[in-house]
Amino acid sequence: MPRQDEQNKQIRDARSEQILQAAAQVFARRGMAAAKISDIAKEAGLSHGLVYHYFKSKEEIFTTLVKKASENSMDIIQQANQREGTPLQKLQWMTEQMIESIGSGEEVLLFLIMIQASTSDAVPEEVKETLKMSSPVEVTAPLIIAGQREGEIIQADPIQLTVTYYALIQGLAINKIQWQECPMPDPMMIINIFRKRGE
Amino acid sequence: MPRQDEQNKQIRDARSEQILQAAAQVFARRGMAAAKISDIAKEAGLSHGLVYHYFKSKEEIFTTLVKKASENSMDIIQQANQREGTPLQKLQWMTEQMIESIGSGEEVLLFLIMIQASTSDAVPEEVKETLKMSSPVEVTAPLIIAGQREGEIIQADPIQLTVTYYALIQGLAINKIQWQECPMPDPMMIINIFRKRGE
DNA sequence: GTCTATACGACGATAGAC
DNA sequence: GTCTATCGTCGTATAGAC
Repeated sequence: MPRQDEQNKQIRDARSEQILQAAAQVFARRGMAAAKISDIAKEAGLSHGLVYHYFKSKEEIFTTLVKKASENSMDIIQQANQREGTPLQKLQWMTEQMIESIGSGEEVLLFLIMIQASTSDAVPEEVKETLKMSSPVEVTAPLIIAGQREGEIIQADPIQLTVTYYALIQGLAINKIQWQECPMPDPMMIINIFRKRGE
Repeated sequence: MPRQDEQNKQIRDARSEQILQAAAQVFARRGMAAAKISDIAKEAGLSHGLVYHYFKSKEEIFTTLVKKASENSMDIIQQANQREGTPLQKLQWMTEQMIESIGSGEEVLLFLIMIQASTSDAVPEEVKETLKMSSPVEVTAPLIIAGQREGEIIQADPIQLTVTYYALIQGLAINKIQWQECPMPDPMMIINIFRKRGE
């Protein structure tokens, strides 16, 4: 490959990433429907025509981001599963990672976009399918059940526990985007939802 | 007032309410920006022209709903404050009300709209002001502090505790809209975030 | 009070110049 | 590879008929 082409590829990759980052900002703040291509272009500091040079449509940008976000959070869950320790310890580690990721504000955008994708009818069906395929609840519930068997997690419907857990995580992410400096809870406090009392 | 006018007023009020209910459905599912007047009209079973006979604009409908929602949730908090019992008992009663309201699916729509209103840049500034005026966090934090003084609530930043509490409530509401049959947690489980352990 | 028809503006997407 | 100019569509809001 001639040197010219290599340079072009680098430019292409850089621009692509630049657009995705800008899009994450805009989508997170305004939602899929209200986000305008011109907003994204302005945020990225380039013309709106160029956006279409790199992505087929607004939908394609959104879809790309959702996939990325989904992979990210699945990664954390998988890693938690493979760690040493009791189920509760794995959950604790996972919670620390998520709180850290939300608190730092780095990946909270992707988090928010996932929530939008799963809650708004305004997003395309294909995207929703992507999310159903890899549902955090399904992957995390077994961990809860294991913890219950070992007696370190309270006896309650495991699905209910998992849903509650993610509701809290999602709620925190939503809060964070709106109130940048809002205090994040100690991960231990969250884990206390699960832990048996008085033992 | 002639009888004719009275009847007309009744019709007007009924239609107005009908439109607001339909709008709540559509806004909750699609968000302020993505919601189309034609969607609302269809949901309410009348022409889109008639919607404009009753409301000046889409924004006015949204604003009306947000105010209504804000008053609703403030009501619950105020009522909780005026009840007999310890701060923790008040919190527990409040939590029961909220879980009940979310679980029954009746007022969850208004709840969701409040969340959208506070998190999306797509909503008008006036609406956001309304919400800042009557922030649940500000009203609830004193209750938490009182509970800490009485020693029934764990020692941690009260703002942080309050934020976490509402994050969970909001997260549950969001979940509910997307997954109608999702199991709601026992209010006691939520209160356990606050309660001191081993006492 | 309710409807249909239409004006008008905004935005997604494309074409073509540089 | 990047930009500006433009098209076509869709949705808000209005006007006017019934």
